[in-house]
Amino acid sequence: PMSNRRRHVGSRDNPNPSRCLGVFGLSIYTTEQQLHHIFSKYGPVERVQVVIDAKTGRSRGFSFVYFESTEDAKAAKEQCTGMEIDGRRIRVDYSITQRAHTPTPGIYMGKPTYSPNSSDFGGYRGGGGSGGGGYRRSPSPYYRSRRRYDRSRSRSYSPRYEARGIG
DNA sequence: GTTGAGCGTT
Repeated sequence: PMSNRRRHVGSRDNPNPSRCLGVFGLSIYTTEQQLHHIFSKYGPVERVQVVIDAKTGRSRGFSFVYFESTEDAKAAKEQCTGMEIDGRRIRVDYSITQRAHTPTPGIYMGKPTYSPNSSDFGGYRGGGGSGGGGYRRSPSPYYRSRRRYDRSRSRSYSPRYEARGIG
C-alpha cells in the first residue's frame, strides 16, 4: 500500500521541521529586535527577518526566525505559538520556504501577446505605451522607506507595555 | 498606530 511515504512533503499545513520558523499574525509595529529577544530564549538565533512591504516600507505582519539548531526551533515553535506580542496573538510554524524569493522586476517580461484578428488584447499591453519590446528600466519597485532608526522602538521587547511607569 | 489572514526585499 501507500504507507507513510509522503512524510517529506512540507505543505503549508504540514511544514517539515526546519531551523527557519515563520511567525505570523504579528503587529506591524513588532520589530526584529523584539522577536530576536523573545526567540533567542530558546536557543541561538542566527537571524530574524520581518517581511517588509515594498510599497509602504512597513511590516507585513509576519517574519522569519532562523535558529542555529532545529531543536531550538522546535522548542520555540511549541512555546511561542499563541504568544501575545504587542497585543497580537502570533502563530509559529516551520517555514515552508527557506529563503526570500528571488527579486522580481514586477513587470511581465514575456512577449506581448494579443489576438491578431481582434482589438481585444490577450494580455500584456506594452508597459505604459513606450517601447513595447520589454521593459527599459525598472522603476525601483522595491522602494524602501526613508525612515531611519527609530530608537524609541528598539529599546525593549514591548516598549508600550514595559515603559509604563519607567519614566 | 485599523482588523483579518498572511510563507519572504535587500
